[in-house]
Amino acid sequence: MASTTAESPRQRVTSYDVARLAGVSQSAVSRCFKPGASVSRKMRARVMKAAEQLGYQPNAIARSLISGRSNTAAVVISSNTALYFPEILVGLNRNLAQRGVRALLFTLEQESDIDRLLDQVLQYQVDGMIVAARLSAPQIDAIERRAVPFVLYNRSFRDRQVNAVCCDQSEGERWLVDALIEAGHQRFGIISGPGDSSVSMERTEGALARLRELGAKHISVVEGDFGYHSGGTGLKKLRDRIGAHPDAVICANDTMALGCLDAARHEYGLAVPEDLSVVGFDGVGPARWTSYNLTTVRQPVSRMTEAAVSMILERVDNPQLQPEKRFFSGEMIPGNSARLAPAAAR
Amino acid sequence: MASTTAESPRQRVTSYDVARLAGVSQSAVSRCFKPGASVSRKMRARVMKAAEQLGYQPNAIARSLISGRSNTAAVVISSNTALYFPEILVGLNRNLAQRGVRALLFTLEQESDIDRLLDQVLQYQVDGMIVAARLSAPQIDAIERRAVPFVLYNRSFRDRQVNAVCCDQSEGERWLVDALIEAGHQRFGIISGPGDSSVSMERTEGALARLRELGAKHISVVEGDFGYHSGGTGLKKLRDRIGAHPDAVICANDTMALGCLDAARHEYGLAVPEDLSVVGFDGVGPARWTSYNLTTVRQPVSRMTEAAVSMILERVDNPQLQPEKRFFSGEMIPGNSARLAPAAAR
DNA sequence: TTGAAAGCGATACCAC
DNA sequence: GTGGTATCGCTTTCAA
Repeated sequence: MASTTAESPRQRVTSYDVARLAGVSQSAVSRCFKPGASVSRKMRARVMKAAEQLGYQPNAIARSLISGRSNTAAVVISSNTALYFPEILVGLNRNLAQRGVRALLFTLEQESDIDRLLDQVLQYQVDGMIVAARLSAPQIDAIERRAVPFVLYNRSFRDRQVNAVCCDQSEGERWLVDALIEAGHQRFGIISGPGDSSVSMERTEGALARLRELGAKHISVVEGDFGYHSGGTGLKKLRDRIGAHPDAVICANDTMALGCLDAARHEYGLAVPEDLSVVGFDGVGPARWTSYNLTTVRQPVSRMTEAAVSMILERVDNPQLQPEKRFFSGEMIPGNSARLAPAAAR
Repeated sequence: MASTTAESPRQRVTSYDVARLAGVSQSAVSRCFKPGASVSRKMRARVMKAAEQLGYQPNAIARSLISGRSNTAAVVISSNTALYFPEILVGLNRNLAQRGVRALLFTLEQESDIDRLLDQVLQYQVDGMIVAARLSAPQIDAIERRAVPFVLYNRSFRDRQVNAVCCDQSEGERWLVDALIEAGHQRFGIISGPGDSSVSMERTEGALARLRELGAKHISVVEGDFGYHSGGTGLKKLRDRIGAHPDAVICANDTMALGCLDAARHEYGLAVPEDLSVVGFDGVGPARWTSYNLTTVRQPVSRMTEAAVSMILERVDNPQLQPEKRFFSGEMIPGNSARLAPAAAR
């Protein structure tokens, strides 16, 4: 194993090494590795041969320093989201990679942890950031001052022009509520997500607003944490509060809805959807599994991640572009975890 | 919105700007941002004030170039793993972040896609790499030549000294097989993962070896893709091949096991575990959900990710360290998706 | 088309 | 403790 050190007396192979071996200037080597440069066939061949021989790869760090572009983008996302809906992270990274940009990953234990992170993100000179966490106005100011393009994923900012890609949460909740009301449900329970999650807030508020609009009288809201277990404990809290089980439970995400559904069936012996309707939001994989077949609204993740990446990269090339907000409608998926009026299956 | 450009005539604030404003040398500014440097209180105060005023943050790219450390590590992982077992990615990133290192994310559509990626990874001058994909011997050579510390996650390399953190797949499969045999199962089905996954191979081989060792006569193996649906189609293939349903199905991961379980119950009307036993591997979240309660072997993810990160960072500081392989035992989780002899519940 | 030389923005080493 | 200066490895004018 000592051979590895013996084999390579020089740790890093630079363009100077290649130039020396090929008998050309260092600038020539640089040009050979630049896509649209003007180099003679002969020169290119010699350089490439030398490079191969030495195992030369251009140093991306040095390139970034001079060119002012790092070809990296920060992806800031809560651990919860990464765990319960990994499709987003995978989708963002896939789209970035396809366009030659690497993702620098920042996960947050709490959505509010972003305060400490922002400085770090900017130190790394990322070309752009995709942020799936709640930013405050001063934080947005800070980013804009540094002139780093950013796009918010699934959160927007009222009274402020920022780039954002969102699933229309209110619309989705409206569909769900409409369908539930139409089917005659009366006592509603809502299990929200953690208090510092804006996605949870939008969904919960959206559902509440529509319920009130349609004249629902009995509504209880309890707080969950987006995790499976909090679906079950949420249902318990609702039963305790109401003194009976609600007719329908609206959960701020699918994972909680599945926990709620399991608790209803296996813990309380309720028939779903006959005794109790359960709906979620997201369209995660398990929601479609045969044991659940959850009624939910699916986020169009691949279109949304594609949009987020496009928006960010457009703005790297052209910082003058106006901020843009893109809203995507979800897709109502009428599973059989909720009693719905036939017409509601849109 | 035009105000943002007007506010910041100079895009980047450098240490020279801070030095000028504070009336000190540029080196002084640099020192103030270096943890253990010797700076007078007075100087530090002045510099920090100026830095704050200008919104200065040291440029990590420039720092990396001179210091030879980028404070980034590459995490190479298949999309499948990221989707079906996000705990690994989240765990790795959490541990890296705690120690001041950022993860540069590389996801692979196919485990074998790594060929094209390796050069890219190295260009970014990562301090180390954590690789959850199968590497070939020449690829390992290439990395070692570049003197970048790396650690394999859940794969090892026979006949070769490399750093690796592994869950002992064979041991886990042995536990499962022992328990199934002891409970009297006779006809076995195995649903493997994709052909290019080494994790799948180790698990499948491990189970097969033990089954043969214990004299099992009837064993069929079909290939899946680690996804939920391939659990169901795998079961179908097994039934077709055997002409009846097997007594027990051993799946190369939990997600397929859950698909298999659902198909058995809801598609074929089989009682699980009375008619059919199903076991998986990993210990993903849904395996513990009430609807499933899967018999499986849990990977100790948090210990493993912690180990992987420690190993890599130790070797960044001290490249001379000998390669090390760390095997972690899984934890047998006797759910009720399989009939097991009472004693087998270890 | 090619080569020489000037940076990019830090750190590190050296005198003082 | 502080300031000057070389340096990291590349891209990018600018002449030739």
